Amino acid sequence: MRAPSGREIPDEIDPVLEELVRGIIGQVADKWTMLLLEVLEEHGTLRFTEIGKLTGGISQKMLTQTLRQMERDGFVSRTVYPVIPPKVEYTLTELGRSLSAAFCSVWEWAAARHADIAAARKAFEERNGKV
Amino acid sequence: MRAPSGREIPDEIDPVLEELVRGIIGQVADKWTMLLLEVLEEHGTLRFTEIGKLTGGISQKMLTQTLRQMERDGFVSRTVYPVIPPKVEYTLTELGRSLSAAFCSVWEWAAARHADIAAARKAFEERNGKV
DNA sequence: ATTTATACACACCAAAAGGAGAGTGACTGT
DNA sequence: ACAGTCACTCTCCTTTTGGTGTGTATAAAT
Repeated sequence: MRAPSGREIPDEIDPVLEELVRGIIGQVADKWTMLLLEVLEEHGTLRFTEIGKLTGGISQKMLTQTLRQMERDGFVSRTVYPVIPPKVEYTLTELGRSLSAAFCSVWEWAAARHADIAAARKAFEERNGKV
Repeated sequence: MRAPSGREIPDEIDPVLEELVRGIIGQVADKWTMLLLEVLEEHGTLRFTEIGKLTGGISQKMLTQTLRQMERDGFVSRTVYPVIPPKVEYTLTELGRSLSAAFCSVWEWAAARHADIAAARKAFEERNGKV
């Protein structure tokens, strides 16, 4: 046990856990995963093509792939209705919703600070040569 | 038309802002950016090669590239000492630290829920074909 | 009989990401 | 004289990513 130093940031983290967490974040941080998370959070239950339309710009391939991955990781549940033409519904699980909530702070940060970033970029361009 | 679900999620967001925020998140969500953010947060001020060692597994190319991008966006400050051999120090700016803080909730989420993900994966593998 | 709709799978291909390794410039220690 | 240091840059080369386009099953609608 270490002396508690006010904030809890252990400097001796289990490397296995760390690796795992990193892997998870790596996927979760993915562009499409984030977007799907967002649309599913907003609209609740959706069908395959509905998600595609709402997301905008995603190819069928990426949609399938991302949904599969999210299903595998327990973020969405997939319900197949044995009808013709096929009907499949996707919803966020509790785990998925909790993830979405965790990401919320990042979204808020981005919304609050994007002006600072824009300013920094401009300053950077001026400092260093542009064009 | 959605039923208001308690939380405030505006469904009519400025699309320009949204695009911007998405771009930002896209970069920020990058693997290396997150790792560098972490090591810099933990160790304060560091030199180029120190960051490389602490990060582990990053190539010089990616290290340079990521640091440049972070500098451009105002997350890190880069101080060059005109000595030989060269000495360059990197530190998180306030903006960088605030980003790191925002990401903290995601890390915590991952740490808290990684077991659920592992379980979901196992269940998925059993449901669907494995190997 | 042909078209339409749905949720994919599969194959092909172009582009981008990213790793490995060598090179650089200038000084310092041996 | 010569190797070593540091923070890169540059060039190759492999891997990954992701878009497009096509195929499929089946029943209802035209």
